[in-house]
Amino acid sequence: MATDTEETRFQLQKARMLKAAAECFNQKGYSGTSLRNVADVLGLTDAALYYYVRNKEELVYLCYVRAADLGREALDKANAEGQNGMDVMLRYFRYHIEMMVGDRGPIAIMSEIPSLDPEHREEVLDLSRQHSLNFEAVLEAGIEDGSISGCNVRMTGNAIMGSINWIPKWYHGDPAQGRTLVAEFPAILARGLSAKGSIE
Amino acid sequence: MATDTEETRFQLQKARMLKAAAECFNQKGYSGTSLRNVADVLGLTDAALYYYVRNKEELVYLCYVRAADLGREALDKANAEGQNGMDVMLRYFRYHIEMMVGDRGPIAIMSEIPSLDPEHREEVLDLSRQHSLNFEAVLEAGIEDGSISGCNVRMTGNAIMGSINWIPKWYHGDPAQGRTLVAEFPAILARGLSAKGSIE
DNA sequence: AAATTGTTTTAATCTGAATTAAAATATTGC
DNA sequence: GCAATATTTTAATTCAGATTAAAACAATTT
Repeated sequence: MATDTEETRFQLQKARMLKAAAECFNQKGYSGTSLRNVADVLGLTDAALYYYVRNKEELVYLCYVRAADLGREALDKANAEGQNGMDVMLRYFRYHIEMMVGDRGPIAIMSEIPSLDPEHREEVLDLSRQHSLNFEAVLEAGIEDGSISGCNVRMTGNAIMGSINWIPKWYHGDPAQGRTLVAEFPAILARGLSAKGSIE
Repeated sequence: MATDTEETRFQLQKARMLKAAAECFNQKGYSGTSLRNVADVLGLTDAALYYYVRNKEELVYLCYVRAADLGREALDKANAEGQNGMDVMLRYFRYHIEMMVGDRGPIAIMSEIPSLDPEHREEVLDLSRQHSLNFEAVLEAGIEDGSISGCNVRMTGNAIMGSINWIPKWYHGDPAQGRTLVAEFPAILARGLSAKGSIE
């Protein structure tokens, strides 16, 4: 029966699988990643993955849900802790990037949303849209409270989310680069959005 | 024999095919796009595509080379016409985005570079790296000539290229959005990089 | 208008990775 | 240690979409 430890075991393995899959998809591309590849990372056989997931589509879907969850988690934490719009924004950048670089990463790039089953596709798109809206709300709040200078929040949000979402394309785990990323990227993204208007 | 008109006809069809393929790949994803899909857009049969291309891998490869070419073209034009670093940068943004939005677009997102054959993969990666380096050079020149404020050019370049490369993810041909994109995105990307330090 | 070359289709084949079923092994509860 | 359940493997099977070969059709040349 499903006792606590068994559930934990199952869920731990499943979580490991999703991390391995995200890593494979980011590094080898979607079509370049076979279930065999993912299984190899885990020291399993491809068939074993079907114990955790109905099919490859569901594996991708779960990777994307996980990516959305981690992004939301970062934004929620920032919202809970931040003092004003700019502060929330900077914290969100840091938390999200720290996740990508840290041991909870990598986070899957959502390249293949269109290949998902219709229901899954809609759900992931909704999560994605909602995250964008939530981020835009931070921008608006910052403009409102005077910490962020006026801007087209939709376009600014698109620009910033693009920068963040593209990170896994060029960051592949190099620790030194990871430190630079965490240290400098948030300020780069926020640059020009300070209400003060000064650069330094 | 290959007369002028025949070469033109062949090359025109091939160019149409690459545009159609880029559109399909961006909208349906790589694995979600069959050669049949691309052929349908052109009013052809899937088998007909093999007259223009050796296989699907080569089709993707050519889409990516085309994407790199259009990016390079935009940057070259900006370099030729711009008065200083900031001016070149802004022109590059405008030219590149105009291409994505205009009738030469869409430009394929390079999501599946890892799935390419080794030689093709290396070539596309080189083109991509070179474009990044060329853009970083513009940033450096701008810092040098005093039009762009000091920054980590590598990270700033990564951030900006990410924003640009992500555009096809959310822009799908809506004309009104396209106008906003061309009108506002360049300034958003450049925001905070002006050496003056003022926002307005 | 015949012949040559260029382009597309029809109709198969091929292929490799996804998927499945059943058996084997490991783990846990008693 | 034994029974029950959880997990993984082995060994097929399946299947969609890529690919190919030959024939049909179109355009162009002379």
